[in-house]
Amino acid sequence: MISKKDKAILQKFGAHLKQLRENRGLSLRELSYACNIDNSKISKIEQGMINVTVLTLVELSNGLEVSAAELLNFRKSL
Amino acid sequence: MISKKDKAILQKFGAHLKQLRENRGLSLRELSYACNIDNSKISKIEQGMINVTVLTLVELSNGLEVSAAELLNFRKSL
DNA sequence: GTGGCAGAGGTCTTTTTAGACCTCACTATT
DNA sequence: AATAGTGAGGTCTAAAAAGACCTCTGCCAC
Repeated sequence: MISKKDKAILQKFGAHLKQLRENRGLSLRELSYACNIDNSKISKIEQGMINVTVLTLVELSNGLEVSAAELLNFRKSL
Repeated sequence: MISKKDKAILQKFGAHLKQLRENRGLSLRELSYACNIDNSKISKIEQGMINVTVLTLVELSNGLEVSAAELLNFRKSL
């Protein structure tokens, strides 16, 4: 029951996450190892297929060595 | 299967959310109305009983009129 | 052409959130 | 004392996340 608008938010978030990861030169598997999240799941998150929870967000931020707030620092609307 | 450490993170997040809400002089029910989230759920979130998702986070930030990043701007560890 | 690594994506089970509604105890006001 | 508002917390169903594992294709080096 994810609306089109929500889908857009998740996709923007995913794109932002991907950019942060690539900025650090990490592959999906490397980040997966760094934060104990399955690489297939990270892949889905980056594509906006998953509505991640706060704890996952915190784990990702640890793996990426950024603040959790930074992970949410993306434009939700245009 | 939420670990003790995770529980602590959720509780810190909840306390932060509560502070943001009270700073704005909003009751649970007022915030509930502002962001279309049931007040009983917000209560549970503030107590760290729920591992909120990104979309809920965004809705809360809209209701509180703060950035989503600001919601995550709390100390995860001491 | 075999092997290794990449991202994407499928499958499956268990656990949890989402969401709506309702109750209770407490407090303040009338 | 009755009423209205508060936070806390219970119940229930349906949808989704978590988590683990596996496959496929493409790329690049050996």
